[in-house]
Amino acid sequence: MDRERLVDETLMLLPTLMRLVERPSPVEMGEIARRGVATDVQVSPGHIQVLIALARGPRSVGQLAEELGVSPPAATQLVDKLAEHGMVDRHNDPADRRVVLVDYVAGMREVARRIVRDRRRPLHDAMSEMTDGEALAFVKGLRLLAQSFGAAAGEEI
Amino acid sequence: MDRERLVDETLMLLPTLMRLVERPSPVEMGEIARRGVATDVQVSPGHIQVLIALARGPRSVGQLAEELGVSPPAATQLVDKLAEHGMVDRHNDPADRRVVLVDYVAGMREVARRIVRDRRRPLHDAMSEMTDGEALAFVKGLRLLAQSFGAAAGEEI
DNA sequence: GCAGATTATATAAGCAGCTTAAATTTGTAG
DNA sequence: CTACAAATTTAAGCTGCTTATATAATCTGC
Repeated sequence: MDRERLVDETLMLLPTLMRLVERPSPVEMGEIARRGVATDVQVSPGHIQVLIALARGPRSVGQLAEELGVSPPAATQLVDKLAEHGMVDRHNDPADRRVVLVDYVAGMREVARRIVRDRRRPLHDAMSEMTDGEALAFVKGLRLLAQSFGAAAGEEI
Repeated sequence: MDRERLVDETLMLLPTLMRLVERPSPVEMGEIARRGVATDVQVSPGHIQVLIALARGPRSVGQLAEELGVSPPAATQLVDKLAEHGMVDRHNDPADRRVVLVDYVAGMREVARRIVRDRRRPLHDAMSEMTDGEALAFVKGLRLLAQSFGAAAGEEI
C-alpha cells in the first residue's frame, strides 16, 4: 500500500484539524450561561482536558501538567481561568502543603460533564460514522502518534 | 462498544498530540543548514503544509489559505517566512495580476522534499506499527473529524 | 470608457496559549 | 539549622492565528 501518500495526507490533515478543534465553538457557552456562569467564557481544548482529567478525581497542578503534556505554568494558567469562572477550586494538600490540589467546585461536576459533552459532539458525530474496528484503529493511531512524537520531541533531556 | 470512552480518550489525546506536533523539532534545520539556508529556521506544521501543497504545483495565496483552512493573512505570513528563507518565490499570475502565485525557488523542490520527509519521520514510524487496515481507518478518522469540526465551526456563514 | 462594486493580497493591531527564567513557599537531609 | 530540592506561581516573551483596514487589479452597467 502507498504509505507515503497516507503520511502526506496526515501531515496535511493534522494541523488543519487542530485549527478547527481550537476554534472556540459557542455551543457550550449557552450551556454555561444557563447555570449562571459568565457568558463570555471561552473553553479551549486545554480546559476541556482539565475537566476530563478531574472527572477521575482531584489532581495536583503538576499532575495536570503531566497528563496534558504542558509546562507547570501552563497548567497554572488553565486552572486559573477555570477557577475564575467558578468551575474548579484549589485547596492545599494536607500531606504536603507545597501541593495545590484542584477539584470541581461543589455541584459543578455535572456542569462540567455537560460542557464536555457539548464540546465532543462533532467528535461523537464523526465517530458514529466509523465501524467499531475503525474507531479502535483511529484511537490506536492517535496513541501511536502521540508516543512517536513524544519520543522525538520530549526525550532529549 | 464503549464509544463514550473512546471519545473521551480522543478528546484528551488530540490537544496533547497537537502540542507535540507543533513543538519545532531541530531535525530539519540541520538539513536546511547543509544547503546554505539560515540555521535558525523554524519550520512549523503550517510551513510543512505549504511545502506539501506546492509539491502538487504552484498555488495562489488564496488557494493555500483555503487548503490549509486559515485566513488569507495567515497564508501570506507563511509564504513570507518561506520566501524569506529562500524556499519559495512569488510571481504575478499573468492572467490576473491581483493573484500572487507561489512556487518553489528553482532547485528547492528537492530540499523541500527532504524537509518534509524529516518532519514526517515520527509519523512514518507510528504508521509502520499499524496494519494497512488500521492506517486507512486512522486517516479516514482524521478526514471525518476535520469534516465534522469544519461543519460545526466553519459553516456559520 | 469610466464610476463603483468586487476580488486578491498585504499590512496593522491584537489575542490566546504556550514557553523559559526567576521568585516564593514548603519539605527534607545531613 | 542550614542548605538544597520540589511544587507552584509570577513575569516576560514568542508564535500563530484572528479581524479590520488598506491597496491594487478586475469586472459591471450604463
